[in-house]
Amino acid sequence: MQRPIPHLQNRLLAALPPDELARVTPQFTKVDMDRGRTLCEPGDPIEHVYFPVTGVISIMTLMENGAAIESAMIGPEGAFGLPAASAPRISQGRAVIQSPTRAWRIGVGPLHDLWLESSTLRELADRHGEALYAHAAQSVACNALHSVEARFCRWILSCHDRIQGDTLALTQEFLADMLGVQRTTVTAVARSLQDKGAIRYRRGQVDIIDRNVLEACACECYGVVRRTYDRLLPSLSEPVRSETEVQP
Amino acid sequence: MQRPIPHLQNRLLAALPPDELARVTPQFTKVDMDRGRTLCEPGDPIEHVYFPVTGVISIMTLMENGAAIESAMIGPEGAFGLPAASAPRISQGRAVIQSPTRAWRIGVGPLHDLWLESSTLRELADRHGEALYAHAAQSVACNALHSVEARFCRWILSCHDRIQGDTLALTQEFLADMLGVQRTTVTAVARSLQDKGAIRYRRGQVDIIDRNVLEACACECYGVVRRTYDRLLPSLSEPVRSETEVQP
DNA sequence: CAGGCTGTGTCGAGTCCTCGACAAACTTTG
DNA sequence: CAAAGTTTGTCGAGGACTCGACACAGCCTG
Repeated sequence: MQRPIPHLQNRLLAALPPDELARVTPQFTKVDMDRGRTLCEPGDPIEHVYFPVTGVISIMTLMENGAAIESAMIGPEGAFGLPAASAPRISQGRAVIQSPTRAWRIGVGPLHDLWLESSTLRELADRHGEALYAHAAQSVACNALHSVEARFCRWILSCHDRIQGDTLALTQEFLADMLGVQRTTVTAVARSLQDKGAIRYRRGQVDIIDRNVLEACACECYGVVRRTYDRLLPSLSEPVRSETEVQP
Repeated sequence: MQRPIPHLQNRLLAALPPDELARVTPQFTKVDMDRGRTLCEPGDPIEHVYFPVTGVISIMTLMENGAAIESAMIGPEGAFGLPAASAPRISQGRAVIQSPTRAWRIGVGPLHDLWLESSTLRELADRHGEALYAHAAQSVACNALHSVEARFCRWILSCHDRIQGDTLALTQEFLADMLGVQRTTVTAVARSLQDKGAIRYRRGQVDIIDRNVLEACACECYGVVRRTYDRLLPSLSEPVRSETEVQP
């Protein structure tokens, strides 16, 4: 599987008709956000929608005992908070910047105005929700059935698809949280993958050396989710297609 | 936590304005479906939407190796296939009747007509999607972090909420699939819970004896998901409330 | 450059669950 | 009623991951 060309646009925004996009452009603010920044805690009302152009926002599910685990990943293919465009919404999980992120931000109010007028936006929001759901459903199965090594690779690949460059700045501790496992397990897996030549890592940093090896070690979930996104969401400079057109 | 009063209505349909409901009532067919029946395979276009009044439809995520695991559960609080009301959709997973189900069925065509006219239906579909997503996100974490016993209890309770009576007709083999674990593990857990007085089981049947014990052994995920449904979806004979009104 | 902090390496005991195999109990069918 | 099929019980070896503890290495700061 080939890595998509690095994008400097957001795939959803790029799919809007130019005149509709132009109308809300003044309402957008370009924001750069550092790793670790929290956009939203569970229960917070969603006030802004973020359309990343590079980077990754992780949605974490929190447990009573303080454990956290990633349930969704949002990058340039999507947006955070989009369901709030149609009606006020409360965030289910915690949204944190996982990889330094540059994004277009807009208040839910102005976006709602566009939502009322733009059937394209409504359709995109719909499809985006569907893709996120499919991602979560796959993760449900993945977490129950697949090894930590396979999930580690899947995660690294998903992340790689959404950023520029081949370096992820993150600690093993952080990764352990994302995957919902012990840090010592991550250490063991990371070493094994380094020995295989898939990655190289040092303090707080992971370099992707060989995607092929990673894909071989990852579970099918990576590809399944990736194809679902491609099916439901427009690529850059590609029109939105009806679901029924793309059947085999 | 108290079990909801057994319903003989579907919570979504009950929330529609009577005149809108009346308009599509002729398009509905009442169907009774036996356990094990498959409504949809992954990749199938969704042609009908089902609004259960009793029973449970399970959405299974399938893996390449044939393993299957439940990623969502749909009962009288929701509907299967609702996203297809707005635009043609392909089923992501396999939908099977998990507990004998009586439901109202409608073609996606007629439902789409109502969807165009009814802002209530659009709002309900939106909220239902949100609730399903929250359910899946919680399950992602649950499957990674919680013991089989806790998940077993959570599953039984969720199921109990959606049916009439205190008896679930299912084999341990089936349950093992739902939870994504080995059958022998289910046997061990079932015995342990029977010893605790929570359930009693015989061949192909589980009786719920003491919900309190089950709730004590279940993880927090049961309550979290249940409260999310209650927040997002109308109870019977209760109007749809805005998200912002219900904040603590 | 010393000290403190954060991140990584390692170890070992222990637990939970897998995986295969087979026996025993129940149900259905001819 | 006997035979066949399905469901549950049991066992044991083995693997994956947890959990706590501690040493060590790299990095930042004063």
